[in-house]
Amino acid sequence: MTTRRRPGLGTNQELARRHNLGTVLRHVHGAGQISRAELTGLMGLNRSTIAALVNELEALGITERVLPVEGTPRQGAGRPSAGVRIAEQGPFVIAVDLGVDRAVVARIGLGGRVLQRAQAPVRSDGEAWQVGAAVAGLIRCVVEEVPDAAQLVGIGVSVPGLVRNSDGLIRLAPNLEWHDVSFGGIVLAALGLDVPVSIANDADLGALAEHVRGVAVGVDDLIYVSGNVGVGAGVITGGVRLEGAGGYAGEVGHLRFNPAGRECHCGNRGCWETEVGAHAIAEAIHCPTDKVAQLDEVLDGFGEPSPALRATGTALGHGLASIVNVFNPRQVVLGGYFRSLYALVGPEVEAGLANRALPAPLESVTLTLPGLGSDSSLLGAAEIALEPLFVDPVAALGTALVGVGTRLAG
Amino acid sequence: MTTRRRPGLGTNQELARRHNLGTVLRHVHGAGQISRAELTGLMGLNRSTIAALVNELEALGITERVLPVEGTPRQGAGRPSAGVRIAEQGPFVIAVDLGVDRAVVARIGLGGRVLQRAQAPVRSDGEAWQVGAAVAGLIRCVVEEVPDAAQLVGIGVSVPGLVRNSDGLIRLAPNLEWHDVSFGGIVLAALGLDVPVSIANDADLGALAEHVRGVAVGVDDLIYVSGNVGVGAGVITGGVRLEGAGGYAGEVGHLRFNPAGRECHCGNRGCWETEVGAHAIAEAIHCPTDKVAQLDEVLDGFGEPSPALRATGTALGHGLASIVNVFNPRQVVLGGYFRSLYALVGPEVEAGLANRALPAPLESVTLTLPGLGSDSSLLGAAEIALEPLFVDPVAALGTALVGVGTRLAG
DNA sequence: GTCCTCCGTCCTCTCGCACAACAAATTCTG
DNA sequence: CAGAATTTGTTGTGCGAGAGGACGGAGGAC
Repeated sequence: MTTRRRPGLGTNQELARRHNLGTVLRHVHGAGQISRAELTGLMGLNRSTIAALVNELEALGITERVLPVEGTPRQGAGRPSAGVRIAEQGPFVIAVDLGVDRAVVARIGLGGRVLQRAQAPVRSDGEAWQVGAAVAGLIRCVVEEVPDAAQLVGIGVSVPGLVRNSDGLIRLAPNLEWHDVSFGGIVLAALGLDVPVSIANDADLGALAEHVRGVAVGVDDLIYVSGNVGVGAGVITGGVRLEGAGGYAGEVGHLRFNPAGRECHCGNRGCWETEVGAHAIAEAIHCPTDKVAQLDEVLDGFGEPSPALRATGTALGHGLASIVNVFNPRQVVLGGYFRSLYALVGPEVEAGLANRALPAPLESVTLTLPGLGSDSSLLGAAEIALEPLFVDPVAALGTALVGVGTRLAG
Repeated sequence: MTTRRRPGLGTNQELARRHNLGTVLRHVHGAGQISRAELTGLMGLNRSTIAALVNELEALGITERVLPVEGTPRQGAGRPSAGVRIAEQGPFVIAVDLGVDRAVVARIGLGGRVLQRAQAPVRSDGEAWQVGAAVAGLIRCVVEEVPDAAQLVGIGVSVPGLVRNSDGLIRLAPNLEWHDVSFGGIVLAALGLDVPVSIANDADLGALAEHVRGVAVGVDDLIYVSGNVGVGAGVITGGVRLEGAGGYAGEVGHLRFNPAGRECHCGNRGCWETEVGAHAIAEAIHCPTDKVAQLDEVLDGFGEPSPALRATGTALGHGLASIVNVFNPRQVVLGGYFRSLYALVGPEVEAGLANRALPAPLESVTLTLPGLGSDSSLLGAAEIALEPLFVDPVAALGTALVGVGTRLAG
């Protein structure tokens, strides 16, 4: 992903340098390992400039040099290029994925490698501070083996709900029954730390992760539609996250679908969510209410799809058609329990989409499953926490925390 | 508006310079006239740097110096700052607004001033080459008084239809009954010229114009919903046009609205357009079919709204709710005949929106009328034609044409 | 009328990137 | 197998762009 600068500003020399340094790091982060020669080609800068930038990253302890021999097998003539990769004790973030029934916490290094992970069930009627304490405990678990030199850049949190982008306040998380919760503050207080916390919607983060390291690498216009009790979407357009004025963009679950339909918890009637939401599907397949949170597993254990389930697939396709018409994505990624649903009634979904979408946007769109499985949102949470590093590596390391392992152990 | 660079690239010194020069010009263009001191503050660059940039623009003949006396009345102490404004014989573009029943062509200077304009009726069953010839004739009209030194930067065209952004091909214009028309080539051939032609959807351009010089100046997340026989929307998010993979984003007219509703020309049933499109409204107010293209005027002559019209207003509000949920804009601008409709049944529209939108996105959104009246799309066409000038003024002037007046007169 | 504030201009300095030359490492070719 | 060809890393130099300070000018505040 790319970030956008505030428009109208001039480009300073210092700014250009920061941008170049961050962009080099972004490439290393995205590719895992990359040669200087490739960086030269990708960024359009001179060899010597790339060398200077890489050297600076090395001096900062972020990356390390790889001998040419270790790299990929040679192609073509010429001296092999030295590789750049994330340092062994490089910076890391903590990613938190708050699900409807469990919380997953992982320590994720720059470069996207999951270094440690832990998870625990979360009661859906839990108070925010209880969940925060549980998450803090999981965080303590995953920082046990942190090397002394490694720095914590920040914490990223994925939440199934509406998150205000200006301050990360969770305005509404229906499944957790939260209203206006400042979850970042709660977790930091429980940890006794002060690091940057970034919070965003789970579908938005799913889209981000699939764009950076999933099935949509190189695709600049994609939508991640997530079935997660509620239905939401994360949108990336032109390679940038679509946030909207407050950060609430992508609430496709409450698109009007059938005004004669069922009542929705939002107060309206016939929202798309009332047809393809978890409760609707559970009803269609006679799944007990207490297993709605594990709907994906229930669906995975399904054999031949029932007519009701086929109808749900068609409804999913019809709703996707509206989304495709409105956003004109190149790729639609079906996350959450839509993965399992698509495996069962894929043809119905495709047909529903093809029947209702306009020809022009339809011809360039493809429907796919996530490349990161159920970790999309978790990895997306890591991405937003890492983001400051790509905007200004030096500044981000300045606010980063060293020795987190010992600090949290005490 | 701002443009986005291809991500992943490095920032060159030359690139930074071009960007700064273009940004200065963008500010002058946006403000009409601006002082060097203001530029210094806005762009965050040094006085001497701004001076160098302004001098370069003057040397290029794009801007001219304004004595401090002529400027705005002084505020505060200190030496007054010299102003910068677009030169009298500065660059200009030709903007074309293809409507459903008429074509408007204007010569528009950098800075957004309409210098000359002309219009002619267009038969809705006209072949593309006929319309192209008519437009070429109008263009000849508006370049009659062009000063010799002034340069034509390009031609911008607003089309009520789906336009492919990669090459400007008009994929589909329902009201003109066009399929896959290369209108840019047709007009250039009729003129015997070779200048850059930019083509885009009318609602997209309406949004752009309202963002740059209309009611949404300073608003970075807005939607321009245009009623223009068909219903479409232009979206600006984060200050950037939302285009989608092919450029077709914003087709809100075919959002599913009422699956039990009327058949739509797109082949589906109950699209939003079948409830708030021109034909639906015409039917509701018993307006004859041949006056549908002038629906805005018909509505303007209306007194007390009928119940059917009130219901249409509610349907408009309900559809806007879906749009607000999905895009989370700060402002929704109602263009085309929705202007007239809103004047009649504004309360119904507002109520429909408030009843169906989610609280979070609803609280920050406002419904407004266009600040540019019916010229939104025309001025937006001028903006996309001017865009290259803000990306790289020197290069854009390099491809610009001098002496267009005499060349087209002969 | 004097002081203060702010602005434009000029000059110098610094910094970042490009470029060229050379050395090194590898493949290709005869 | 040896030399040519190719590509890359390294180093030093040059250029260009923005920053910063000194100076003078233009107006407001007292």
